[in-house]
Amino acid sequence: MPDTRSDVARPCAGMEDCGMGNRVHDAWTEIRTRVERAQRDIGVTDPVEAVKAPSEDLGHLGFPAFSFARQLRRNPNEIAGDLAARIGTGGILKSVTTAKGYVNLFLDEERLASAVLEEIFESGDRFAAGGAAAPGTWVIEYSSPNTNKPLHLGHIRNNLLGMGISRIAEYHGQNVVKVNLVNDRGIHICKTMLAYREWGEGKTPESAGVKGDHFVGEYYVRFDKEFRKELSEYAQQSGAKPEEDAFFNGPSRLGQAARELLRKWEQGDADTLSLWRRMNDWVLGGFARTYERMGCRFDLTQFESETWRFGKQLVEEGLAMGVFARREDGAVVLDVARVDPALSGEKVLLRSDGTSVYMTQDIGTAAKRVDQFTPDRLIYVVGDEQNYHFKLLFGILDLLRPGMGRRCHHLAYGMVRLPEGRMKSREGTVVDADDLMDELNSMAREEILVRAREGHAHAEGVSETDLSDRSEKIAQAALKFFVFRFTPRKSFEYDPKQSIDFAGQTGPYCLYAYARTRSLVRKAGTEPRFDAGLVPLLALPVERALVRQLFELPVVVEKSAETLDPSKIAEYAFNLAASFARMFNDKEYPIVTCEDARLRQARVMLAAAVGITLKTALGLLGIDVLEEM
RNA sequence: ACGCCUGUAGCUCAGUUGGAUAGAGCAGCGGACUUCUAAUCCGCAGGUCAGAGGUUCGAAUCCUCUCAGGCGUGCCA
Repeated sequence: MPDTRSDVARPCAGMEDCGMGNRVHDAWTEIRTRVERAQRDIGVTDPVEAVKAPSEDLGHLGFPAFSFARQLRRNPNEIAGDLAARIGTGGILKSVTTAKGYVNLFLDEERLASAVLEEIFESGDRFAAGGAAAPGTWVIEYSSPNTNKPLHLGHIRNNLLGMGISRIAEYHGQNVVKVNLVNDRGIHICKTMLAYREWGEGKTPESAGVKGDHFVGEYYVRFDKEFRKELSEYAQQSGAKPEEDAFFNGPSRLGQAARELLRKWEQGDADTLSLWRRMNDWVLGGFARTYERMGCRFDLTQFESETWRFGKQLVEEGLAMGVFARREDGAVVLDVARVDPALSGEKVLLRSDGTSVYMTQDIGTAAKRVDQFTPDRLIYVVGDEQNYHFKLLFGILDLLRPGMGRRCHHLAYGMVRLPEGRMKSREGTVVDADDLMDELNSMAREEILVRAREGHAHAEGVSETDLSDRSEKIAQAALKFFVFRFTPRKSFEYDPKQSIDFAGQTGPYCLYAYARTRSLVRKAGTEPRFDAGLVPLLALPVERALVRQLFELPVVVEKSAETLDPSKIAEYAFNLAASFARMFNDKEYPIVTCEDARLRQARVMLAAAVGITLKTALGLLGIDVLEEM
């Protein structure tokens, strides 16, 4: 039984955002251009970037000069010295040194702190936005569920990756078009419809008091159960034990009835279409609630019932161009070696009866998206089991329209396992998305209540609305951070116990750090504003290190957007939270309890800036912060 | 059989695309609360970067082979 993309695991920047006038971007631009220019001046053709040095003693940023030695036929130390002199001091650079073939940069920390803090207080959560060197349009397809059962943990990863990358790319300055391609047609849908017709007794989600997608999902499961019963009865009577598919497409009564429904659907039978629309609406209504809860948005929802015929014309054109060939049996095929000489075999693009396949549709939707949005990048968030499909798709697109495939990118991610093994929807070993979020929510709620009983000031006397708000935000933070911690490429095991553990690299940990920054601000009495006169008071090594950490966000956003990897943002958020927690916990470092009024103001200002930055980074992952925990 | 992906501390993961002393968290052990919110923090311990060759100033990172695991190679989606 085939699954769709999402089921198996696929399941513009405005002027105010661009670097113009942004102190943080300007500082980075200054550093980068000076480093690059110095390299070009001595004849380096492929300049390297200055990155964070391993230790503050060596420098704040640095880069090696070894790689230039051969090309320039000079000693690395000598090259480093030359580069250091050419980069020069002044502006944001306090000094430039060399050490063992490396060029090391020390930033003017007071100047940097002024720039970073002023920008944070002026621009708020947009302070690191709009850094894209080449803003363009990105079309991102994600989620792409089936309309026959509710979303599960696999979809959660897809939804979050799509949502996260969309937010990061938008923040970076791309114009993002988020597309959901819903699989709402096909034999699997007909099975569910059949089960409902046979055993649904005219119930509705409203009458049954069940969320629409869960309601319909029950009939998907019911069909499978009845089908298996029929199969085993058949096997007992006939003594033969046919393959499931063979039985479904052969003697099975249920199989015949489901196929009949598909025929009627394709012929436009009024009753069938009416039932189909009704059930799809139930499911989509359920999905909408889950998307809303997770923070997923779409600019365009496409339905396969409307797009499945797309691409036929393009395939015909490809046939005329000689890119494809018609086989003796009438099927139109591609010799896959045309895509990659290392491959061999054929890929069918039109069946011998002229109907389209999955690939045909994807060729069509890609072309439509290009025509409609003229995107610079077309991104597909789909599980890595479809790597081959997308390799072929992009190759085909390049054959049909040169250059088109190169703009495409398959964001392939690994599957989510359970401790018991792979999730199988028919075997009931799935973790339902809604159930999981409910479970996390009640765990968070319980924890808050425990703290209230223990007499914690911030939990005591919490109102019911506040309690449900807090528990939901903590639940979402826990789930999202857990999923985002992993590089998309990797598969991971979802461990329910670990996901609810609030200690360590978790969303709640980050939320807690944010809440503590807000607590300081509340105690200070007023919301801090930038005050240049306070900057010189922030001269301790830990304070300066923290400012440099704030300064890193634009680079992290850039890397994250370029590599389509939100885990870099999660890592950044955690590290920032940890730095702050360390400082906050230091009894030798009073912040709001600092007796010196000016020092107090300066420290609260820094803490507030950390809060804004933490909120910004978490926001890119769709995680909402809490003022109190 | 072939192709792609993965293999780093007891466990879960980072490692800036070839750079400086391989870093976090969890678990373990030992410490810090009449709190700036302890859902926290500090310290200790923990490594043959799967293995073997190779490339070079320099390799967890690149090339080859081997081993182990995952996923693919449909006129399914």
